[in-house]
Amino acid sequence: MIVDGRVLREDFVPSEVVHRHDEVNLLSEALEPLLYDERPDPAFLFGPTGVGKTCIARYTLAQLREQEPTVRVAYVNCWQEYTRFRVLYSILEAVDRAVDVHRSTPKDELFDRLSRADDGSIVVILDEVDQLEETSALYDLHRLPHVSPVLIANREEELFASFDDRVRSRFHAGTRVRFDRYGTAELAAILANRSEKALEPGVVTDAQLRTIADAASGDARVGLGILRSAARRAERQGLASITTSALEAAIPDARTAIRRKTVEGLIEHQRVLYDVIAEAGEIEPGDLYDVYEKRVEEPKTNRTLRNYLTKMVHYDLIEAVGERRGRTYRLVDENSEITGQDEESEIDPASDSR
DNA sequence: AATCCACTGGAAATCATGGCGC
DNA sequence: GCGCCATGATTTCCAGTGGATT
Repeated sequence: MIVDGRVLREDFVPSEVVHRHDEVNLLSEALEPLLYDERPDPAFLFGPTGVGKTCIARYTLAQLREQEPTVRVAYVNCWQEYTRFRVLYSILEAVDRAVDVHRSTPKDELFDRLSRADDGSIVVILDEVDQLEETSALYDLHRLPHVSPVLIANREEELFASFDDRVRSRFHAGTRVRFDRYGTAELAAILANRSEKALEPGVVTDAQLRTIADAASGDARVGLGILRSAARRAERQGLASITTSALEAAIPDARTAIRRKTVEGLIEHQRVLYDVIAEAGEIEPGDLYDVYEKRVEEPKTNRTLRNYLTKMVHYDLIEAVGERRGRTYRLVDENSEITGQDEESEIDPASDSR
């Protein structure tokens, strides 16, 4: 049934794009100066999750490299690489200049190396730049004439608010490409395109693709997740095509899968906090600390917990209601992000702690 | 109105880890 | 193998904030 599972992964870069031609054109126009050895302005891609920003950036750069193979591309995800050091390091890694860099390497050595790696342009894709904690890294990149940044973020205002003045003024110019949510029909077309390559013919009907697209409400990542999960379910049951029941089972599954993945990424102490909050529904900080302390062998300090909590707020797992005194913590309400959904998909996070 | 108190989050100190040169 | 030393994680310390209490 599944011919090529990779095509359904969210990080797959298709060989042709569906419904994003305008965006591709805008971005490649912005990067065009690279073909004449000139430096383009920085490019920005803005839009909510699951609208193909990362995908389009990778696709466009792959195209560009076909025309101009000397251009090198470094992809950096700022969720993981959120310090100046790490950003510079992963760029060096991408252009093969990272050998024998170790932690004791002086700070500016990385920058020097990068500035010496000027035998050709480097396009740096900074995904989720709003997660970057040291925006001085952006200033560094701007100082290097052979480096062209492509910045990906959710919202323009929030991104610029996090910049310091130096960076803000440097990046004020630049091409902005905005991505809107996919409509149901558009998303269905994308899913159809992918399933042609990933699945045997006739495995999934157009009507089912529309159902998936509708349930995913414009988020391609969720849509692909549902399709993948449904296909796997059907395959496990030895069926030749996706049935309605397999599809229905896959919908709540995929909707929570992304969250579950982040919950699993938490370390033990963070998960205890998450569970306590989940069980209480809503809890005050003082009580939260008390319950936590009783529940683990070697409790971390209060201050460390506060670091964990801010991190979890950052990950959109929990939310803090109110400021300072009288603040309470609770889980982010899943149904508020996805409009008009049923109550069935609610999970009890306490039950998936192992 | 003054004081208390719970809470937040910045900064500096300390601990743990692991690669490197010798 | 041993000491050195960055880095990252955690802790310690503390100022700031604003609602609650007297």
